[in-house]
Amino acid sequence: MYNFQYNNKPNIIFLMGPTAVGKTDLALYLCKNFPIDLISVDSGLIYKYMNIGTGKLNSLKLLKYPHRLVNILDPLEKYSALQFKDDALLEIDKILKLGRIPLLVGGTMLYYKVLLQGLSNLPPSNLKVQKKILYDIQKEINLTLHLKLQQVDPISAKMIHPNDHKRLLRALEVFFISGKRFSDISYFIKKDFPFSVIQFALRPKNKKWLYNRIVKRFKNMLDLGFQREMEYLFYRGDLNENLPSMNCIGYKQMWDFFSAKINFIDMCKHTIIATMQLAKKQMTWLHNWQGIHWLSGCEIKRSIEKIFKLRACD
RNA sequence: GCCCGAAUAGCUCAGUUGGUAGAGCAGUGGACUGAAAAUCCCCGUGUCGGCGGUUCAAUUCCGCCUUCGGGCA
Repeated sequence: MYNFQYNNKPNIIFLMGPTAVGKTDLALYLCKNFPIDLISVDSGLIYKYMNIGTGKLNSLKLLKYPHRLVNILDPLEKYSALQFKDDALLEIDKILKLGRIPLLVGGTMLYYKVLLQGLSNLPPSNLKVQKKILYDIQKEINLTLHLKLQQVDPISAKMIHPNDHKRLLRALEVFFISGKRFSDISYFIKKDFPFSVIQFALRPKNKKWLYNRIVKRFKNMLDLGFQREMEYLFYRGDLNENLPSMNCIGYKQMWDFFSAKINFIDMCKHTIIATMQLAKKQMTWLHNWQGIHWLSGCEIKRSIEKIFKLRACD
């Protein structure tokens, strides 16, 4: 019925925006009213057993219209931008084959970027190599990650701040695994993206408005039993505070609370602050993003309605 | 009532052997290639509690007052 072709490329829709702006509610509305399937673009929602703190269970409606790429990993496991790209492309393909339109919704901006621009042919990260690099550097006095990178890849060393250990380590890792310099092979492969993308960003009214929503949402998480959820994760025994899953906002602060590092009030305060900081970082990404439509929820609804009507007439 | 201690950035506190001060957190802006809800960078004038005294110079030393701790009655 709906012919959603454009430039011979199938259409997909992005729904971006800062955390707590109301992306999920809007996505669920769209899913209900249009032939749309949802793909989550969220590094927190991939984890099983993390339902309340990630906002997965904020509305039970989410169970009725499930997102794809939700609950695919145990909190013990690690995910990556590359895995997301591969998984998302697979899911997009499946949805298109069903004759429906994929709508990617979430706030993990790197995932959108990697999906659109691709990744250079860099070796995947390897914990053993990282450990070896750190060990070798510790052995020598006065040798730092930054100095080491200067020796093997001066261009990258210039571009990465000396304090940014993660990126320095990554660049060194790339060199020691592939023998090639990060600076030589780390350009985005801007190959033809096989889809025609309509990018919406849900605009927050203002900062105060977003803050109030964040506070309200966190209170709601506590009412839904976030503490009990964390109790299970904390006492499982095999998880630890360094895992990416346990560094998710809310879970990190809850972990500190369960370890008696902070009290309950501080845990709440820290979580709300961290959420505001996340929203700010997401806004920074979005301000520099190309081809985005900054709209209110109503405007996005109307735009999508219009698109579907047009396509139906074709 | 008496004794002791504290009072410095929005918060927690350093510090100045007397020359008007700086960290962490918060806040602001930014970066971002396989951990991204991660990681990292930039941005610091504040009656140094109030009023006096000593001094060329007091946030610093002295006195009084105010507030908050703690102790003794």
